[in-house]
Amino acid sequence: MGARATEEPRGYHHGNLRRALLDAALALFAERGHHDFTLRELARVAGVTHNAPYRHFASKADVLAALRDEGLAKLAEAEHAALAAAGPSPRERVQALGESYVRFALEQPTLFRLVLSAPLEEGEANKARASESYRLLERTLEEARRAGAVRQDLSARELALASWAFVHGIATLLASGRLPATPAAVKRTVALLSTVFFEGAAHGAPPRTRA
Amino acid sequence: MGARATEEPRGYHHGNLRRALLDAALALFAERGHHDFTLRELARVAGVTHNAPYRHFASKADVLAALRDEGLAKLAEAEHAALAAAGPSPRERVQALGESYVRFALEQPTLFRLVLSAPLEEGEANKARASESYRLLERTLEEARRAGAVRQDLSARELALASWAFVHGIATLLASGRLPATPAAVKRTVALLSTVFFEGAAHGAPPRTRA
DNA sequence: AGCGAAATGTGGCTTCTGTCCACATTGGAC
DNA sequence: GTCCAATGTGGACAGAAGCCACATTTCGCT
Repeated sequence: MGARATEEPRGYHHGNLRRALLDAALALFAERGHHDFTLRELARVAGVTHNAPYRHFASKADVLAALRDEGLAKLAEAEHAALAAAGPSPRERVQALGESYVRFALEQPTLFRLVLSAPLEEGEANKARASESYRLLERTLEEARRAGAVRQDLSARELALASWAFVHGIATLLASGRLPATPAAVKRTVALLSTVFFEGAAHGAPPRTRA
Repeated sequence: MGARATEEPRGYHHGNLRRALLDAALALFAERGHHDFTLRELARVAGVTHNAPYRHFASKADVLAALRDEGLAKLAEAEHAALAAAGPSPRERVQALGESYVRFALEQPTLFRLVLSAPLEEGEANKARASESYRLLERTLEEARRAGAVRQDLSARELALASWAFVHGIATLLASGRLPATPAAVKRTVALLSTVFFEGAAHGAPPRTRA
């Protein structure tokens, strides 16, 4: 991955400072548990002066925004990958989406909090990406509904909302350390919630041919 | 010397500065959407010098911690009140708990985020209070389970966890502006999720009609 | 009462941060 | 090769956190 940019022999120009700064921020996120880094610290880690970052970001808030966008993109990517790897069963596909969401929250708790627990700004691109991730969920539930895997008296939109709340709830609780996050515990928790959700989501569905 | 809040000024420098500072912080929370206030600002609002707060709080983080504790206490209080006002039906009681949680998130979104979306520190009292609130939920679901209102193949602990995730999910999404928060929309969303959860939680419970 | 001690508030530092400025260096377009 | 926009540098300023010594007010104790 990224080279350790602590004290590299480099010329006047840093190869890709923007990338280095974002990486440094992510590294700090992982190291500490929160995202109140300092711009000057990022610059120090990247080996540039406290002012160089301003050639790539308008302000500190702008760095945060870039990180949010990046996180959102990573999440969407992970979701797509999960769907691609999932089998054809509608339930399995919905579950794959939820699991990738939770996994994201567990692997990068601070980033997850930054991206999805912070209040929405006027973030246009941000909102768009979030909508994209959400639309993926809605589409998947639409498929599940068409396949008769879930109750028909609720719209795909409603089911998507319900599942989102459910998954987001677990993810948030896990990412903030309010639920035990050992692999075994996580697996158990996810399985449990999945059971409850699908029972609730399936009940009322007219008996259908395909599963 | 009661623990009652917002006393009248007693006639010396500043009656109850600690209280005034916390109130100022809460007011700032409500005014802006975030909780990155400045200690000096609180002091200014309270009409004291930038250093007076240090007679009541060890640091800025300490103020945050106090606010978290306060928020947790308020939440627990609201939950108790909701339970007291709820009828005897187990389902109604569980629902009352969930609604009070969501209402808290909606009425004080910033405080809610501060209290329940932030990573847990070494907050001992904090954790204790959180556990208390959680224990209330667990106890209520225990009652529901004993009354046969929910499926028996899941423990009360499991059901509590599932419902917590569910409710926390909606609350977080609402508090961060990711779901429409108009009263009507909220009512609909809560009803929807409640339906899904209880269907899922009730399945396997005492016999009932099947379509 | 009164008087000393503990609380509480003040003003003045020091260090650090975000952001603005003018200037230096560089790589690439011509 | 020359010139320019992109990028990095160094300095400056306001504002904030937190420490210190000092000034007040209130209270405990006799």
